[in-house]
Amino acid sequence: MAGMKEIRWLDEREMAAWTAFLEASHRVFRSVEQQLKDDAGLSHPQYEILVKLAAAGRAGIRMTELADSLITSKSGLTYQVGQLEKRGLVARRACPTDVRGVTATLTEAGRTALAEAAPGHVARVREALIDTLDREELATLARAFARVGQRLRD
Amino acid sequence: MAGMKEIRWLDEREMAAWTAFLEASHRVFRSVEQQLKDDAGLSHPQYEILVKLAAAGRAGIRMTELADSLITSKSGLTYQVGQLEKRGLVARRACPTDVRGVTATLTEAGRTALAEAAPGHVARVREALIDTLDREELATLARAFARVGQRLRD
DNA sequence: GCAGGGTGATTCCAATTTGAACAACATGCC
DNA sequence: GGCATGTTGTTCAAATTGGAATCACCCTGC
Repeated sequence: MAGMKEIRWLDEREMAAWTAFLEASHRVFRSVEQQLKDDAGLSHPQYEILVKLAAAGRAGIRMTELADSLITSKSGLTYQVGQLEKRGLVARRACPTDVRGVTATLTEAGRTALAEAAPGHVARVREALIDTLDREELATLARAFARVGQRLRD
Repeated sequence: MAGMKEIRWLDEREMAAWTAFLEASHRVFRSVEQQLKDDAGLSHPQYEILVKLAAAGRAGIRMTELADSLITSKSGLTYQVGQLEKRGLVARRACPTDVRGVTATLTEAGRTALAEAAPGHVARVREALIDTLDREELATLARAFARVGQRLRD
C-alpha cells in the first residue's frame, strides 16, 4: 500500500461539531438574508459592501481590496457594485494612483440606506446568533473563528 | 417616540464574534467546495445529498424531508437531484404511501462515488476547521451551534 | 527605454439558486 | 360522499455566481 495515507475520520465529537456548524451557519445566513431582502431590499453581499464602504469613508476602496475582504469573486463584486450603482447607493471613481484601478465610494443615498437597514439587520443577527450564546461561548467563538479565518487567508 | 424600540447595537466583543464567524465560515465553505469540485466533481450540496441518502439506506428519503434537512429550497433540490440522477448516482422512485411523493435513493455508483470522495473531503474539513480548534473549542462550538440550529428550526 | 510578466477590472458564458405559479393529490370536517 | 385547505414535487423566469478570457495598464530588469 505504498503512498496510502491513513485516513483520519471524524470521531463523534468532531462530527457533531461539523454538522452543527453546517446547519447553524446555513440557517443563520438564510435568516439574515431573508430579513435584509424583506425589510431593506438588499442581499447580504450588498449589505456587506455598504458596510465596508462606510468604514472606508470619502476615500473609498479599491475593487480588488473589497473582493478580498468579502470573499466573493471579482466578477461577482463587479456585478453587485453595478447593481448598487444603478440604485444610486454607490459611486465608482477612477483611482488616482492607478489608471486601471476603480475605487468605490458610498453616496449620501447609500449612507442613508445603510442607516435605515442597520437596526433591523442587527436585531436579526442577535435573534439568529448572538443572543443565543452566553458570554463565554461568544468569546470562544470569536477567538477560534478568528484563528480559522486567519489560517485560510493564506 | 411612541413605538420606538431601543436599538441594541453590537458591542465590541459581539461584533468581533460576528465578523469572525462571517469570514471564517465563508472561507471554510469556499475551501471545502473547492476541494470537492476539484477532486470529485461534486458541489457541496450534491455531496450532502449523497451523505443523507447513504444514511437513509434502501428506503431512501422523501424530497421534502431532504430539502428541509439540507436547508435549500425545494426547487433547488429538484435541480440537484436531477443532476445526480443524470450521472447515475441517485435514483428516484414513486413513494409507496403517497402517489405525489418521490423518494430518492443512492445507486451503487452513488455509493461508490461517495466512498471515493469522502477521504479527501474529510481531510479538507480537518484542514479548514476541525484541526484548527482545540478540544474545548470543539465542544463549545458543537454545543452552542446545536442550540442555534435548534432555535432557527422553528 | 522597452520587452515580459504580472495586475485591475470588466465581460462573457454556463451553472446554479430562488420564489412564484402550477397540477395532482391528500386530509380533515361537515 | 363532497368540499375547502394544505401538501408534494416540478417547471418557469429572473437573479446571481464563479471562472476563463480579455483588454488596458503597471512595473522590474536589462
